[in-house]
Amino acid sequence: MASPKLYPLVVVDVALFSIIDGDLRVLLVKRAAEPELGRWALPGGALRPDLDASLEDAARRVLRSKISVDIPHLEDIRTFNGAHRDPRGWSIAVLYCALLPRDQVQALVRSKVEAVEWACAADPGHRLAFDHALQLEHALQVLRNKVDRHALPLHLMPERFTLTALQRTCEAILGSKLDKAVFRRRLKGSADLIETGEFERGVQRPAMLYRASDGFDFDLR
Amino acid sequence: MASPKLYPLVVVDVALFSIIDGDLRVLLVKRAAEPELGRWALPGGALRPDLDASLEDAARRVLRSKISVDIPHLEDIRTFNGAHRDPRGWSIAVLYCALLPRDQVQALVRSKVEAVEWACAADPGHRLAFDHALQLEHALQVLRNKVDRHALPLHLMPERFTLTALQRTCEAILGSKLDKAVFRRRLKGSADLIETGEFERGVQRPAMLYRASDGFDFDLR
DNA sequence: AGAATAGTGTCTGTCAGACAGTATCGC
DNA sequence: GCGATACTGTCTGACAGACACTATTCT
Repeated sequence: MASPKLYPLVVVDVALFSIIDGDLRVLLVKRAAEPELGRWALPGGALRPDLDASLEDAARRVLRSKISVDIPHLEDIRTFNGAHRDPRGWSIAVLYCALLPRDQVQALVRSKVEAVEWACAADPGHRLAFDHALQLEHALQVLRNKVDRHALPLHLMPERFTLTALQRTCEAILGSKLDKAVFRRRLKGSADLIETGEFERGVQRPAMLYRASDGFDFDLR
Repeated sequence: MASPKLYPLVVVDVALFSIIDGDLRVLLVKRAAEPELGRWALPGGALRPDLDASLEDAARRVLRSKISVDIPHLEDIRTFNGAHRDPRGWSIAVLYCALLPRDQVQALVRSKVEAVEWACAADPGHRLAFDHALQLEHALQVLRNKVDRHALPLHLMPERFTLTALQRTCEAILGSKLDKAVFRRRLKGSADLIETGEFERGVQRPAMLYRASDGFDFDLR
């Protein structure tokens, strides 16, 4: 199909994160074609200049082919490139990080052919194809850095959520416990969080439900 | 030369920073070819898969063609891409940030043909080609964020330097004054700085000369 | 009443910002 | 000695970490 002597192969790979059972998970697909057939990998695909207006569009298209929901957050992480990272020749992989709300994980896998798995992000438990283990590591580090610096991963939350649920999500990303009082103190000043008037239902003591503010987009300052 | 319907044009652009007259400057070249002939731009060039083992190598090659010194720091910033950012068609520009020691600015411009200029980084004073104004803005922001988070821009300094000189460099990057006592207090703990036994010469009161530690590389933590 | 979880008050150490003070050099 | 610059001491306010405390709802 290509002659990667003059032109590099350009692909987008996506690390799609969500929260399942209180863990940060990442979507993996089992490769159905050579090279690296049968190995687990981040979902990815070649850029189609005739179809995609941008690399971000390409990433969206790749995700749509695996998954049947809209992704609220998609962010450029960095490129992995060189003559040898893909056996097909000179290649550039642009890595994107995407977040899927925890309440939209079920019933979204479109493909009946490909095997798909929500693996633990910190330790996927498979040897990944190409340099995808490295890519995953970088995506996770960017995510952790942002949360460390007090960006709120609201794109992982459902429409309405409690502060405790948000704290659990941050803990799942960071891989460590946070102090409740400290966490809530910081949130006091945040313009990203809006109190809905509503409360939880059917729990010991119902907590206030919050939502993301309208312009929210998970950037830093 | 190319048929950018099937394959995107892949270029590297480099924001090369240095310090001149106490200001943060960036190297611009006047384009000698279409498109955007005659307009000022960041130095850049197309990837040559036959010559370059990686995009970083390509960036080094591009810089070597304009400048006759080795660059101590080169870092991937992000990609700019899409069907319309370059009139030649679908393109991917990978932006690199490079730092040149302030004492190596003179006598390094290789090209006799192209016009070259060290423009003020915060306000280059020209309308730049393509999306280079945006690219420069991003490179500068990454640089500022790093210094804000206490990374030391030692690659901009000569072999030996005083703490005051280092403070001036940080101030030039940030575009604002720093408090001397605060700045030095932070440096106390740093493993990146090594006291040489030596002192300045021929100034009112000679200050201690420092150098970068051996493994230093301008990363964060 | 008691369990469980929501939410708050407070003490302490660390660090940034501000600013004044002391030390040491060239002249 | 004097001017200039290197370098340090100290006060204050903001905030993180730790932990105990109060509040409210379900069973």
